[in-house]
Amino acid sequence: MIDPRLLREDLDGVTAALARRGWSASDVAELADLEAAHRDLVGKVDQARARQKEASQAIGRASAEDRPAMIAAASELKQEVADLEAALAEAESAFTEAHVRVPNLPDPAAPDGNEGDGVVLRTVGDRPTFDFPVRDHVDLLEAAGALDMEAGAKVSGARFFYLTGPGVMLELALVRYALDIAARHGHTAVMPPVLVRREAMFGTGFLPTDEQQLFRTDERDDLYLTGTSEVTLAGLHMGDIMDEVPVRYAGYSPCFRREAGTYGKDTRGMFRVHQFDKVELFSFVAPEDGPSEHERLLAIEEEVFGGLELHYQVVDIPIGDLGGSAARKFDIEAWMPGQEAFREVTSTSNTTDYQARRLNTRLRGEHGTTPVHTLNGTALALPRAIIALVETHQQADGTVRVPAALQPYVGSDILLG
RNA sequence: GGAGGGUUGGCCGAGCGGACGAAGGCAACGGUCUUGAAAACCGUCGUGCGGGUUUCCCCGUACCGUGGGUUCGAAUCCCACACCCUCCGCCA
Repeated sequence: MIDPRLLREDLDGVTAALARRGWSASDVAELADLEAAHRDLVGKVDQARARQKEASQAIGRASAEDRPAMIAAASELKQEVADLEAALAEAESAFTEAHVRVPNLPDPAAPDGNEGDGVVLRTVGDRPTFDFPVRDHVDLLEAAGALDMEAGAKVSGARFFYLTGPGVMLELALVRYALDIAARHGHTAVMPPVLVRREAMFGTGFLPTDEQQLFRTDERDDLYLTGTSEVTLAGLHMGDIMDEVPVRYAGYSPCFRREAGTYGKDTRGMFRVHQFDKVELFSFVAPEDGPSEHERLLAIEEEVFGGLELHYQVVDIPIGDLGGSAARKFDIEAWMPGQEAFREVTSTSNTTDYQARRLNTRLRGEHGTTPVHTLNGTALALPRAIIALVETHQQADGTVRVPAALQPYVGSDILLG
């Protein structure tokens, strides 16, 4: 949620910021009106309660003879408070309903535009060349008994896969590689639950707006499957007042995504799937440290992918392509020889105080508390990292060269041999 | 799945329907004492919202797991739900 105070103290600023997200001035004005109406009633209710409280406390001090008349008088105040409270509840839910759907205010530095308008900040490494026919990850991995797409479809449906034999060992090696780098940078490893309650999804901004993207259990339990451990890592400090920041985590968990609305898109292999494993970075920081922490997370991601000796570019994501919680986002897109294209392998967002307000996670300061700032970033999304890795380092005989940084984890300099 | 016991401030813990935002203890912070430290003693010591002075604070209101209810008045009574603990059953 955005700071509601901004609606009265800097309405023009909010209007301008949300205009970059495609919001009209009248939408924002309507929101400001709901906020003002709510605030007005809060004052009235407080005053009515003060009168009622005084009256009932006087009864407590009064003698038995005086009480009946005083109670009769106080009964009228009771009704007055009840009426105002009913009006307040209505105004509050009207405002809240609108408020929770407002996306975060974009960072002034974030580029305008929509998907495809990202600004390439830098390109690292050289595009790999091959003097033999290039195979994509499905061919390479299935030939080596590392991947079984067909079994995934048979047992679970489209966009599910089995990792087998050397595929499993490669994944576990990569996970440990990424967790070690994250740990070196002060991120505590976490294996979180993947089923969460509604509040955690709401707090991280996935609800109410992304309902159609989430798997959910039936009404017996009514839990949501997390699409990223960002949800559970953020939830770790739900409702807390933190004394110390930064606090940093690296979550390792399966991720579940319905991929609604992507029919026919990226259908081959394990590029876009319903379930995959991911190592996710998450930071709680002081407001003024948000931008530098964002750079820090990006640097960790680059260390991970640089160590894998991949060709990649860093993209400053345009506002039209930001999630609702993000003020700014950087993606790393790795070159995938099988597709002859740069494709997204990581994404790091600065969500400023947006999630913290929803989660009610604050930082204790000298002058009271302030919402903390939260940031997240992909250390390693396993399927996509594996795709880029095996396609980039494939050799004529179908084996894959293992980059030096990964060799201690794999225990060999050749894979899928 | 069955039976019982719990949920109070950073932590422990008391709390009679009326003067309770809540005893007491611990921790923390400031001070006195001390060469220094400890001990002792004194003081401070929750958060949200609104308003006022405008940053030293002051006023109002709300919050004792969550949501409802009863009442002039609820931490205290009633109902529902969530979570935790113990025992039994089942189980990786």
